[in-house]
Amino acid sequence: MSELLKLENQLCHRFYTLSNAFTRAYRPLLKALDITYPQYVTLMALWETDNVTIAELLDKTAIDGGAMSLILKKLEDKGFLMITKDKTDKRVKRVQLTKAGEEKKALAEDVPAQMLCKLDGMTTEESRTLRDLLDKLGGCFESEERESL
Amino acid sequence: MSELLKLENQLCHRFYTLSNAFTRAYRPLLKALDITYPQYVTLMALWETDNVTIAELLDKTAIDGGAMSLILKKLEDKGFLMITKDKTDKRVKRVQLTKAGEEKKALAEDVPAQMLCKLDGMTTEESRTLRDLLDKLGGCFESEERESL
DNA sequence: TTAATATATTTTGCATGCAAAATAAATTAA
DNA sequence: TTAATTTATTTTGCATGCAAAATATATTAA
Repeated sequence: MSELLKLENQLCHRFYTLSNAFTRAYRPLLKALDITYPQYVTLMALWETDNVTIAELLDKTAIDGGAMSLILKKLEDKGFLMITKDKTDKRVKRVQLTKAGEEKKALAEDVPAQMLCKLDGMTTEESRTLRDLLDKLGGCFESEERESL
Repeated sequence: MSELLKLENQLCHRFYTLSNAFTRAYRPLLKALDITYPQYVTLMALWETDNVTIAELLDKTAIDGGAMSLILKKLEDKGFLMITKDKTDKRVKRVQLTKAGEEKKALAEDVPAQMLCKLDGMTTEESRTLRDLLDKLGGCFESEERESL
């Protein structure tokens, strides 16, 4: 049995599993806010910097373009943001939070802490090390994805 | 600006991004084998232990049950495996590789190495540390998910 | 044994992730 | 300026991930 093809040796599978676990863990917390995880990510981006281009939002969130179209539509329908055409360049659309969207932030303030609770057992030091390794790994893919342009 | 809600401080977003990056990186490699990433995971599980129950496959792969139904159907259509009813317990279905499914393994042998290539820059030591931290993090969610039973 | 309950798997409905095609508008080249 | 090309965003088609409902079968309780 080639060790290389064993499931337990796959880094990718750990990411697959953990990413899904995170989404599942967030679900009940976000359901209370009436949003999904990608919608939460989109809103976090906007709470940091409002009135941005869709392209900027794609860059920051790493969400798929096609998916973002629908996500923004849904967030607009829920009344959290507005989408307007840029006046100088009509190809561009700008996204900006509504009053309701800004206020949503206050309700979301608790979410990160609640999630950290669930991750009890990880020390601060371990979290930091993990974060740094994740960022290094992310760097590997960035160069990888630039190649295919 | 509350630091806690900044996107760059979210561990979850790193997992979201990296898990997607892995899937994207695998896509061209797996396309040559005519399979998707979850299908690859399913086959890896079977290459390790063949003739298993669907429930066992779900356990090992951590793939969603509903999704697994379709994945197995597709792998069966492609001729890589067969699904048969257990004779003693008719609720149970067993999955077993066909000749073609077993032979597919030889073609997949190169995939892990090709992926490791892409992750150049990570030292063996770093990979090990990362793996251990990922496993520890996974443990946090396991207890979390047991609670909700 | 019959009814109630538990287990294994599939189906359904909704929300992405992704590649590729389609649109629309702006920019550049001829 | 007109045509060709590039850029920003949406649409389309396919493959999941997930919760919840539906099925089928087995097990347990009354």
